[in-house]
Amino acid sequence: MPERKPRADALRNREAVLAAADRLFAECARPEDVTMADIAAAAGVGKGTLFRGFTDRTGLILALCEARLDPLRRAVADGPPPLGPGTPPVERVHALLDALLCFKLDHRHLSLALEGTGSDSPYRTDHYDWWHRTLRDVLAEIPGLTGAGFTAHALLAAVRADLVDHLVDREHMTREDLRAGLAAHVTRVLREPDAGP
Amino acid sequence: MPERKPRADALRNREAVLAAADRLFAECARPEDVTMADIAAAAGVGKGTLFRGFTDRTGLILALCEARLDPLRRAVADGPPPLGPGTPPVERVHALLDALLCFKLDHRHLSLALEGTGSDSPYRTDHYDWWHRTLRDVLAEIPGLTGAGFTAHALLAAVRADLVDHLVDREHMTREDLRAGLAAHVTRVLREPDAGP
DNA sequence: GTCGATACGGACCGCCGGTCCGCTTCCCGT
DNA sequence: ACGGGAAGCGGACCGGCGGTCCGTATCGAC
Repeated sequence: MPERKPRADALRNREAVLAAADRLFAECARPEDVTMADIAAAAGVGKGTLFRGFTDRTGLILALCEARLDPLRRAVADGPPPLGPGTPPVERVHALLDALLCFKLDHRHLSLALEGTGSDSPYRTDHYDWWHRTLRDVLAEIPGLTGAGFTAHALLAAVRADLVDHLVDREHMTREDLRAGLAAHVTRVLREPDAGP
Repeated sequence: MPERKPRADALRNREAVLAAADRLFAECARPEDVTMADIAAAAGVGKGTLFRGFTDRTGLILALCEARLDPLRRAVADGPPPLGPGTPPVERVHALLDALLCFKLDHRHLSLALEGTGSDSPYRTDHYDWWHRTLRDVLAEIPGLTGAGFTAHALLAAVRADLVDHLVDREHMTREDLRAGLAAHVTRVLREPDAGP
């Protein structure tokens, strides 16, 4: 009763679809002009198979992101410093946001597709929830910093995919420009208030 | 030849459409299930009139936002302090972001529709450009603050409509919670570094 | 090899943004 | 006051998309 193992061809198809979707999103400028039919064709399967395996368009994109993001999540959850637990909180916040920014740079098309699903708010995903909780908990360990919940949202907003995309494409910022800018921003946010002596 | 004045009925219809769209967006939870046909019907005009007057869906939403936002923009461009010019920069940054947040709270449905047009990035609008330039220029006047451009983006990201919507709807934050949280965040970002004595 | 369960695939559907063109309404010159 | 041409109107129409459905092909346990 726990679960029935899926058929071999179903598994093969699932992988083919994910690979095809990844490729197509990477090739096209705008995620929304990759249609479901395109993905099915590129994967060599029928449209029915897509929807059987992933429910709907959002589900497919979600599954794809989840798959690509998994290594990073693991590294954060129980990897070595500076990403993993056991790192001093200020340093870890820097590491988390830098890693997230780099992920969005390396998978711009994917992140853009995820956040731009249109119908669903990007805030109503497990994915966002996980990052928010993680970041909030680390922020809460920093003495003197109040409002960890809101601060976590505000910091995560600074690395949203469409903003990153805009900065790279329109304002021609390089990867290092962005990382430096974000690091400076994070530093300002976390800076300790001048306490009395 | 500069421009021919539009016909009276065209003007009437334009207003009717804007009013109808505003109402419909306010009523429906999700902006994307207000269709163009709905708006046309509610305004008592044909679909053709919609597209003749506003080019496409994005254009209609843009025009609507522009109209509602105009008073605030004027107040910022040449109104009295604390929004208008001549205000000390740190105070003005606070005022700008607070005003923008309040606008998004008061016109959630509209802002949501604007940013969630789906196809077009919210960053590729005159509207965003104007806010970014304005905020950046004020930030640039603050001594010791580097990277005004990026900081402006990061601060604006903290008041994005879908985030605000999420905080209100899902995390049940009140208007004052939000304003206080944002104010604290802005304070942290603008806080002067510990300079020598 | 057999047979039930599982998955496949593409024709099909409803809906939506956007176009088109015959008809109506306005408004300016006389 | 009025006539004519330009500006505007509206809704039938189109192409394409996400999503469904079910007859058929495939898998794999025995």
